[in-house]
Amino acid sequence: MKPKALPGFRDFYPTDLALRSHIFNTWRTVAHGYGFEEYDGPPLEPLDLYTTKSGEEIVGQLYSFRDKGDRDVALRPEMTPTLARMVAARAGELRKPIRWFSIPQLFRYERQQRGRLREHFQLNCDLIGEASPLADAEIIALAIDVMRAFGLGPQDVRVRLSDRRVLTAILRYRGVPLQSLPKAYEFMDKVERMRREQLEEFSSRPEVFAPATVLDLEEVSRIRGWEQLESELGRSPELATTAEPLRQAYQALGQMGLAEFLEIDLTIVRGLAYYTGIVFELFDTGRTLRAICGGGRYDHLLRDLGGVDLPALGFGMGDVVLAELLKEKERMPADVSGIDVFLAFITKEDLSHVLALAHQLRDAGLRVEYALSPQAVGKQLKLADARTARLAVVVGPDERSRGELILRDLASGAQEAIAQASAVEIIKSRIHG
RNA sequence: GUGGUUGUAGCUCAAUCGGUUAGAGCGCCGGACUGUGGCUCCGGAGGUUGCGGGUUCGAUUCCCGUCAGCCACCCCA
Repeated sequence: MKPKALPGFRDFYPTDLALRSHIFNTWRTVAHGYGFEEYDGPPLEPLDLYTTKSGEEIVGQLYSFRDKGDRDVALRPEMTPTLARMVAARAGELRKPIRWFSIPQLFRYERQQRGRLREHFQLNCDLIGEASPLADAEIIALAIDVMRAFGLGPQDVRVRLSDRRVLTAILRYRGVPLQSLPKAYEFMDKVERMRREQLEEFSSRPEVFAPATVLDLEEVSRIRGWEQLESELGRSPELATTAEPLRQAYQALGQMGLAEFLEIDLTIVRGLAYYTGIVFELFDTGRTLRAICGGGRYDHLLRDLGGVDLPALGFGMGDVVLAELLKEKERMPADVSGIDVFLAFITKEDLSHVLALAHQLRDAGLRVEYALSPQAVGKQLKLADARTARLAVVVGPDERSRGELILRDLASGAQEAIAQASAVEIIKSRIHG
């Protein structure tokens, strides 16, 4: 049996790593553009960092074990608890608002499927210490601009935007009892993909939502866009007040020119229990993939987790679904592999000159390769071609006796004799010019 | 964790009703081409048909189990 990577874990071959690097580079560039600073924490954490405050789903998916010091530990399944701990430890000295991002590798023991593995990298962006809706707009704009940086527009991806406070107020106004709100959230979250039996199950117990009805919930779930939300909010002045933060964030995003990406959709609830305000998810417009990104405001999490009461919000964006999306939309990075110059030699006596020149060219910042064992020139050029080298240098006894080298442009096939003494300068200018 | 479905070379796929030595293209290596790459032609390596068991004279093919991938649940990135 051939050894294989564990299920849900990935080997990154050079072409795979090229894509991953492209994703990481883009993430970093956009995050830096928003003034975010990068941080990181340990991939292995004390188990109780997750068991005490994270949702039950996450705990059920933990990669956990006991270490040699009898500590219960877990591979991190999410970054937020680590972030909360780090911020809490230095909350006093950190200038607010804190703009931090990280690209952690996260682990969850669950059955893998397309777009969901047991290990993945996730861009985490968090804004801590600012309660204003402008912060919400800022974090959503950042997520959108990551998409734009990959060459994706509103025809490719959309943000589905909601606010838990607004949803709660609407549901309450329609008559959903306080104790039935969790059930109502579940309904909103699942209504889109519910099968008939599940729908009937809700309908068969009208007392759960009474005096509201399942029909009320369905109506609320069908609200799309600001216009429709506005007419729902028009039912009561209090509803309009509750929706003020969402309105301000929505307006700010419009003023940034990102309105085309936005879709108000109250069925975005998000499973994680700690969200307290605006929540959002990024989807591909074709809806063939899982959510590309999800996040929202979690104003009490730092208090509960780290003991420091600061408003906060953020999002996570995984590399797996994103890579699927980039493939689907043909936004893969151009191939940047290959070398600049390949040095070929004719005789063993030429080798020392190749080694010297190779080193000079590498010192000059060029990507250089040569054959590591003597072989026919034809073969050496074949390798040069396979490496997609732009130039080839042929060092032979005849030219050397004249103090020259042959410089060949592999794209055009043109070649010329150049003086050995000025070879580095000439080659440099050919590559850069 | 539950249900369904699919596993043949590095990749994409063939192989008649269960039949004798499991093939092709691409890729890889070599040769034609010992001082010039791409193209072409020729050759080679590479398979325990995912693994284990069963039925059969004979299994890539049928059955069972298992592992892995995919899909739907669950949940999420």
